[in-house]
Parts: sequence; C-alpha cells; structure tokens
Amino acid sequence: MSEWKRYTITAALPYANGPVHIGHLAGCYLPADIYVRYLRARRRDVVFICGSDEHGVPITITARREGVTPQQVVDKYHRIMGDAFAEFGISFSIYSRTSSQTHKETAQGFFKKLYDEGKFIEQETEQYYDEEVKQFLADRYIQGTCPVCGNENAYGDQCENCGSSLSPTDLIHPHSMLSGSKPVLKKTKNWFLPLDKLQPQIAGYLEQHKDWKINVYGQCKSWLESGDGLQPRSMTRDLDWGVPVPVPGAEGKVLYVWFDAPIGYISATKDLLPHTWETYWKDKDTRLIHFIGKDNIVFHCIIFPAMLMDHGEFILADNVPANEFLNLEGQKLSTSRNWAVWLHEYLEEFKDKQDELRYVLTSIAPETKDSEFTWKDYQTRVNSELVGIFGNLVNRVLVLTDKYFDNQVPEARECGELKTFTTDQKNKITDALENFRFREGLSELINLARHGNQLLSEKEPWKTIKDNREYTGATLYDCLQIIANLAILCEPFLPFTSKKIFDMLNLDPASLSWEDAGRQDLLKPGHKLGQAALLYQKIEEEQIEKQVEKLHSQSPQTPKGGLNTKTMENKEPSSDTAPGSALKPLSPEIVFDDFARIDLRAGTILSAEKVEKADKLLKLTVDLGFEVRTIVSGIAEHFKPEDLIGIQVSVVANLAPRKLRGIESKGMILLAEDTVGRLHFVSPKDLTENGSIIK
RNA sequence: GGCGGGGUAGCUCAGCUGGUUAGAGCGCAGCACUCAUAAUGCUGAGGUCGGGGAUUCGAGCUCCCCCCCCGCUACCA
Repeated sequence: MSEWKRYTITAALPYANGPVHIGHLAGCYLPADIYVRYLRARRRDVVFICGSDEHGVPITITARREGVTPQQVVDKYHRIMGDAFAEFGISFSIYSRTSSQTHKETAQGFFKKLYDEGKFIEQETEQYYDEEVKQFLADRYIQGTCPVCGNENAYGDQCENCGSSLSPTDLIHPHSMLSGSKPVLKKTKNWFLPLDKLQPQIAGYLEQHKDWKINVYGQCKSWLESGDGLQPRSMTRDLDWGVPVPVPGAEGKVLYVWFDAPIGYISATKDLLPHTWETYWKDKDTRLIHFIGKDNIVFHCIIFPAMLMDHGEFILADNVPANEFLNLEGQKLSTSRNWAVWLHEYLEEFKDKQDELRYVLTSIAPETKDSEFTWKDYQTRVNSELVGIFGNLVNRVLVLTDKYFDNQVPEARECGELKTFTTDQKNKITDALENFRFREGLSELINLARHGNQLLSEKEPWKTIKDNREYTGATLYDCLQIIANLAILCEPFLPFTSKKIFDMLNLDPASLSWEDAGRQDLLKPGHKLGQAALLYQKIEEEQIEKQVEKLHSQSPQTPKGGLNTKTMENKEPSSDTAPGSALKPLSPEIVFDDFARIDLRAGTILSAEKVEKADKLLKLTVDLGFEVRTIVSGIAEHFKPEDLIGIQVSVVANLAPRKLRGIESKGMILLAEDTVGRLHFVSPKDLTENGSIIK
C-alpha cells in the first residue's frame, strides 16, 4: 500500500468553453481533492495537477460567435474556473493552462520525439482550403451538392439527406461554411498514431490493472475488443488555434486537442517544479493517478497511455478512478440547456457554504453508477447530518465544557473502549480512501460523530454534574477527544470545517497528522479551548425553493422523449455536438432558379411506425393528394409515432428516392431545429389541400 | 442493432470469491432526554433483491432469455 515514494495526481483539465458545475465537482475535482488532502495528511509526497484545456474547435466557434479572439474566450473561463476551484478549496499544487509557453514547448517536444523516431504514420491527402479565411476546412465545414441524391446542403463527410458517407471531394459545388467562398484543393499532411499496432501493448497494460473500477475496466475492454479494435488516429489538425505542429511542412497545423491536453498535466508539473518535475513523471516509484469523469475514460486509459508508451520515458497511470455522471433534479446536466448548478453562482448565493456542498456532493458522488442531486436532498443532508449530528456534537460538547469546566479540558484517563472505536473508524476511513470509496469514508466519519452523540445521551453529563464532577469530566474529555479526531479525519472532506474546529479547540493543525488520529490524548487536561461557534446553519425551505425555481426558469423546457445532449463538452466538431452552441452560419447565396428546382408540397401523415433495428428512424406514409408515399424520417427520438398521424407537413416531393434500412424513402419532411435541438414541423398554418404547392 | 455499466426497502445507495433471520442513511411510527441550531439517543414497521427459466444441498451474487435506465457505437435528420 505504501511502497510508493511519491504521487502524481491529476484532475481532468476542464475545457475553457464554459464555467464549471456541480457535476464536474462531484465526478472529478472533489474526489481528487479528498484523495490528495488525505495523502498530504499522511505526509506523503504528492503533486496535484490541473489546468484549463484551451484548444480545440468549439472554442474557436465560441470566439467567432461572440466576436472575440479564442484567447479572450479562454482567458475569461480560465479565470472563472480557477477562482471557483480555489474558493471550493480544491487544493491544486498548480492550476495551469494549455495556452502557456511551457505547454507549447512540452507538447511540441513530445510530438517531435515521436516524429523523429518515426512513430507516426504520415499521410498526405488533398484537403479543401478556404483562401479567404486562410485555413483548411474540417470536413464538417464544407457544404455542397450530394453526388448521390442531389441534396445541395450535404456536408463534407456525409450527406444528411440520403445518408451517404462522403469525402469532401465528392461534393459538387463545394463551399466553405466559414466564408461561403469556393474552397480549393490543397495537399496537406497529417500524422497518425498507429493505435492498431500498439493494441497488444495497450491490452497488456490493461491486463495488469484488473483492479480498476469495473466501469473503467469494462469500458476499456469494450474499446479494445469491439469491431476491428483500435484504429490509427490523427494527432494533428488543420486549424489555427492550438499548439503548432513543430515539424517541417506542418505550417498552419496544430496538435489534436486530445494529443495536447493530457500533455498539459506534464507541462503544468514543469511549471510547478522546473527542476524536479521529471521524478513525478518518469520514476518507477511514482504513482500516477488520473481523476476523470466517465466521458474521458478512453483518452486516459488508452490514447494517453499509448502516447506515453510510444514516447518511452514516462510512467503510466496506476489507476484511473473515473466516476459516472451526476444528474440534477431528474435530468442530465446540460451546459447548453443551462440545466446546471454553476459553482461560481453557488458561491455567491450560498456564502461560506463550501463544505456543505462538498459534503453533499461527496455523499452522493456517482462512484458506481449515475446519481442524483436534488436541492431537497441537499437541504436534508445538510440539516440532518451536518447540522444535526456533526455540528451539533461539536457545539454541545464545547458549550458543556465551557459551562462546567471553564472552557478547559477536564482531568481524565484514557478510555480504552473509546480508543478502540475511534481507531476502528480511522481505519475504516483510511481503507475507504485508499480504495477511492469516498462516500463510504465520509459516512464512517459521520458515524464517529454519531458515536459522540450516543456517548452524551448515555452518560448525561448535564445530570451527573450535579453530584459527580469527576465522572462528568471524564465524559466530556472523551467527547473532546472525539472532536479532535474529527478535526483530523474530516480535513480531506471538509477542509473549512476542519480549520474551524482546530481554532475552536485552540490546536495547531500543523502539529497533527493522520497518524495521530485514533489517539485519546490529543487534548491535554487543562488545555484552554478557543471560542466556540456554530459550524453550520440550517438550510431554509425558501432557499432551496428559490434554487429549484431558478433552475426551471433559466432552462428551456425539455421536449418529449428527452434530448440527446452531451453532459460534458464535445471537443470534436460533429453533427451531434451539443445542440444550441450556435446558430449555423448562413449558407451562400443562391439564385431563384436554384430554389425553383425544389418541389415542395403539403401532405398529411397517414401512418407512422418505428423502423426495426434503428433508433432514430420512423417509417411514415404521407398523402400528397396525387399519391400516397412512404417517407423514412430520422425523428424517432423526438416524436411518438401515434402523435404524428393526421399532421399536415411540408414535403420535398421531387427528392431522389433513397433506401434507408431497406425501405425506399421518397421525399423528405421539413422540420425546424431550434437552438436546443428540438424539432418542429414546418407546416401550412391552416389545413390545406394535400398536394398543394409550397412556394 | 452491437459493446460496456446499472436495475436491491417510499427516497438515495451498500452488499467480498454463491451459504444460517438481505444492510445503512433519510423519510415514517412510538419511546427516552433536555446540554445543544425544536438539535440528539433508543425501538419498530417497510423488500417475491427488474421479469422468467436453468445449475446447485443452497443464488441478490453463476448461466440463458426478456424488459427498463445510462454511456459508447451503428443506422440517421
């Protein structure tokens, strides 16, 4: 358990495209902080690394939308996130950022070494280039006419009308979605990490870590064994925001954000320890642990280790205790729908209640499965556990001691039974923390406080003081020792509380370590105690009602069937990126004749049924007046089939037929997609004769 | 559809390699106490462990089938 000489603990680099919410805290930063604080309490050598992840396409989109530079975007969120972490007591050794100079050098050096050793597969392809904005275009940023079905708004990777997989060069009349101009083909090189070749090594690595959490291990297995196994992955991108690729012929290219982000852990360590950072990353006696959310498992358990293996000098993670996701009031957290409790807002509205949130989030942390945060539960846990059991014990003992013993620790002998109990609790908490079971550890902490309350009701010092001062003193002595133990043992979970208790006991936190917990002589007889104060206030009904109201009023209504939103930001541009991040830029101008080619008709849905073996498809029959057609539409996640019957819709009637899962679809139904991803039929306002021309 | 994770008391969750009466906290009911932020302590009621089948002397825990939730992936607007 303790053969490790030092620890390098990382917490996922939060993406600097928005603030941090309770899901991030519960899933990653809190468990990491608790673990680190515990290690420090045991006087272990530990660095705790984090920072903002500031590259990638979504940040450039945010910047463009807000009319500022990407650097301004990341500066803003880097500050907001860093401040929120600091105020919550997340005790990073350093909170760095990937736009730093150190990071640039480190990431480039890393890439360069792999490059020099021929570890990459170099592939030259012809890619479209936008001469107006002077950059290569990701496939998704090119639109044009689909060669298969004639849809004029097909994307460079795929036609969303007919479903054909495309490459940008297949498109007829391609145009850039950034400027609208006609892109030109230019040769470009990209460098791929051959994960397929590294697969045996990665599998071997995984085999050595069967002790990982079941959700983590299973997820990795699934990646390795499903389909064709791992595929080569490009580690560079044609983009102007990121770390420039440091090799000849790579002008205008940056490192793939998932290549540079984990290296951010290393560069941050360099910033922290310019001379000794290497021991924390290269010495076999260093234990590397990544705290992350479940969306990051593949990057931390497969891709990053693969990069490190290939590089050769670095140690690999010994554990990756990833958590599942936290839900809020019955729904998934969603940045785009503003369904979240933001840390910087909580801090303003619940002044000095950091430990309250830390407590609640730790006790419901999604360690083995998704879990649920509700404000009602927050209130209950704070009021009954923190106020009622923990805070109350401390208060009543200190008040009694002050009243009966002039605020001095009474004379008494050590109680063997209590010592055993306290030591047991300490061991249980220690064992839980060593194994990343933070909820359990916290619950055992409360049990220790509970024991103090039991002791008081059993021995009733307020009665015994009348005729047995010595016995009363012994009782309070025991309770005071429990409180001193609580001060030590609660520090990883509730650092602000711990400090307050130490103050009240007039003890120096630095003089005691984890090893001292369990002792029954932490406070010596005659020791003068400090000023007692309440540790926590009750949470009133109105406070949580206000929060629930705020949540609902600031978030758009959830559509029927739920939304397919991502809980955390998706850093790759793709069709299913969290909806609502932006309205799409306007497509290039067309002439009237282009429009006139489209024959739109009114039609009524006669029947609707789910398509077998497809989650999103509905098979519809639509009456167009002159004929009844079958149309397959990808809207199954938004509407129930029975709700559609009888609705009049607008149909693209002259679209080339297309087979979808074996069913011939003749036409397309028009829908408007709003900024949160909901679909709305575009229909004639009043019922119209089927087949009517729409123009 | 494929893969991974999960479905245990009203609620939130524990349950190790299968073994006697399935656990905790909250909530609920009753009792005790009054030092304490009307806080605390004790006692109790509450579960066909998603459904069905199989293996076993014995299964919440193993195997097969099905249903539901989460994630990835596929199909796809």
